Formats: sequence, structure tokens, C-alpha cells
Amino acid sequence: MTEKEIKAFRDEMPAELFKVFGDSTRMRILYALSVGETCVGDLAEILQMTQSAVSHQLGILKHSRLVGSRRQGKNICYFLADDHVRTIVDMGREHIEE
Amino acid sequence: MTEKEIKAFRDEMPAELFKVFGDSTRMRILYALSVGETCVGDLAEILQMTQSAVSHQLGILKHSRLVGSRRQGKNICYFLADDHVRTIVDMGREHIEE
DNA sequence: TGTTTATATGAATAATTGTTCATGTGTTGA
DNA sequence: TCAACACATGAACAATTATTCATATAAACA
Repeated sequence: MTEKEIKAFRDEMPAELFKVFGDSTRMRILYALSVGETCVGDLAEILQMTQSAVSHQLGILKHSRLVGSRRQGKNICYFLADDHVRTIVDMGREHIEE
Repeated sequence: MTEKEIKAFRDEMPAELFKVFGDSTRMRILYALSVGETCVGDLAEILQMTQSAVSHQLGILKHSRLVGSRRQGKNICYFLADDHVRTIVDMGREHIEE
């Protein structure tokens, strides 16, 4: 292992993205979105969480570019950002259906 | 979304594995191990951490079956458990080398 | 325009998780 | 067997992160 590599190991690593996936609330949100576009209020009901808590987590997911959103009338709908995200979510889905 | 699915979303999800990857210390350990089998003391020096902290994290990694270990004289060497782990680590490696 | 509805957000709190400290266990070699 | 070395581990502490609470914003509609 080179000195350069050792130095890199001391700096920030791309654990950041895994960290986003590594919270069960956020994963549950992603699962719900993998079924189809869903608005914040519905997510809160499905996940039995407050609207505020859901919004906070959606903010993190959006900031990480894992989800997108669009306004539809009074509601704001969230959806999975791309197939890459969907692949990861599906991995987990298989795990559930065992 | 079926009632059964909704219920599943309220239970524990497989975020657990992502959570293990979602810590920069553990990722750095995995990077180091991707270069080659390394013993605890060397890891501590490379990562500039105490031996205790490294051992605790190695315990988590081992419990999650991401690494394996074997004794070699006085030392205990850790290594990546399989190619699946290596693939994930390599994803991060590419990210560093940009 | 004013009110209602849906969502976002800052600050405080609660919960979780990583690190440190002290010490225990197991192995090597004198 | 005893001392030295390498690592593991429990408990306390520190740091991080999620949730709650109160409130702000923004669109819809009367």
C-alpha cells in the first residue's frame, strides 16, 4: 500500500452514500417509492410516521439524488431517481420476500 | 400496494447491511483489507486509530460476515470475506481514484 | 384576499452509534 | 510457568443522527 493510498484512507470515504441507505426509515421510504410515485402525506400514513419526520428524511434522500419530486396539485410526489437506485432497492425487496 | 406489503414496511428492513457499509471507519478498514490481508495492529497504524476502536469495528464487520480472520503467530489477520464484498469496495475505490 | 391544505424547516430533544479506557483472554518465547 | 505481546471486550462517555415540536412557506380554492 502506497503512502498516497494510506493518506486517502484517512480522508473522507464514499461511505456517505451507504450511510444514506443504511437507515431503515429511508429504506422503507425507498421501498414504498419503488411501488410507485407517492406523496408525503401518504408516505407518512403508510410508514406510520409524522409528516415532519418523513419530510426530513425525504430531504436527505433528495439531497443525495436518490429521489426526485414534482408537484401535483396540492401534493408533492416523490419517486425513485433512477434505475440504479431501483436495483439497490430490489435487492432488499428480494430479501423481504424470502 | 397491498396490506401485506404495507406491514412489511413497518417492520425491520434490510438496511442493516447498508448500515455496516455506511461508516467511514469501516469502509476504510475494508479498503485496507482489499489491498491484502492485514493484522489488527497494522490497521490501527494505517488508519491512525486506537487498537481498541479497530477491534470493535472489526467485530462488527466479522459479525456481518464481511470479513474473516485467522491467527498467524501472535497476530490475527483479517481479510475480505468474498468477492461480493470486494465488488462493493472496488466501487468506492474507483471513486477515490478520480 | 383570506383560509385551508400539504409540505418544509430550524431548534431542541431523544435515540443510536462510535470511541475511549480499563481490563481480560490467549499465544509466544525466555 | 511467567512475562511480554497482540487482540478482544464491557462499560462509560462522546459524537452523530433521527424525531418531535413549533412554525414557516406555498399552492388551491372559496
